[in-house]
Amino acid sequence: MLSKKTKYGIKALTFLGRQEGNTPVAIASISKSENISLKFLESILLTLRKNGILGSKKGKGGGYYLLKSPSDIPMTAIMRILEGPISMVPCVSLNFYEKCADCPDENACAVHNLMIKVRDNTLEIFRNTSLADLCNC
Amino acid sequence: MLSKKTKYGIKALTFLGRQEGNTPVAIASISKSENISLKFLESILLTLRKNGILGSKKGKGGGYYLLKSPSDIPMTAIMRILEGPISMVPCVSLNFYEKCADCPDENACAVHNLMIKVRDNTLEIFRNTSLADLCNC
DNA sequence: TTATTAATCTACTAAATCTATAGGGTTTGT
DNA sequence: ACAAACCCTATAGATTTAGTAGATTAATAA
Repeated sequence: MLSKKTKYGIKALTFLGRQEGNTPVAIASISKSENISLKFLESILLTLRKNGILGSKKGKGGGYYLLKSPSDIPMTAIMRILEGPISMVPCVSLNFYEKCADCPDENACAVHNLMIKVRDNTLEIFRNTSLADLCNC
Repeated sequence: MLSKKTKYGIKALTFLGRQEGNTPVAIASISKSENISLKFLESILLTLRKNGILGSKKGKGGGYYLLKSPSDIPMTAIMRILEGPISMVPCVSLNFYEKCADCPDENACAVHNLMIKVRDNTLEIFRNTSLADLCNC
């Protein structure tokens, strides 16, 4: 299941992507529009900034804004930053690989082989979807 | 990410499905072969029994056994029992639906619409995979 | 028949981690 | 001065992943 962090993050990004121009939007503004706890949203936007998705401006008239065009932000990037691995098990993760402690041979592991299929399918969806696609719906 | 509960459960089921005949297999036997904590496995097998996947026999020579042929046990059933919803958000779940508190209109929610796609894809894989498929690999 | 043994079953506990915030203070720009 | 992001800490609650202790049941050996 998606964490609320990820869900809120995506909604916030979608909100930003729908803005006219690229002027900074205050956290409080997003928080209200999308019904997201202000302080929680704060930490979410911070991690998105630290990972190069958002820029921020301090002081009056400040806020957060997208660093790139929505069409240049693939869902894979967003998901990996907010939710972590796209795979359901670490041993099939491309970006967060970890060996299973209990599994002597990955290639003989039924879970492993099944989850590769799931990952490939999910990955294809996220690769072919950008933030721009989310904004138009 | 899959919980260890689910992962261990699938591995245990695969182990049972690979057995000759359908004589009961002791938990300890599965635990050793698959490197799973005995007591944890015990509780996992218990929930699989309570959900009609496994049968058990007490006393000497007892253990767990599959109630149906592996080819008649779809992954959807196993996943729903062990992991819960297949969807990434409750608002797109077929079997565990819940409305989002923060979302006034589901059809206008970008997360919702994206996750429907992911669910459909994952569901198709799980529907077309049975325990028997996992046993042969 | 009785004792032993092997196994599941039940219940309780617990550490560790994760989730989803809340609070308060700091810094920076207008 | 003010408004906004930034940063740090804490925390309640849930979930995960077990561990511990004992009860129950069934087969078997004495």
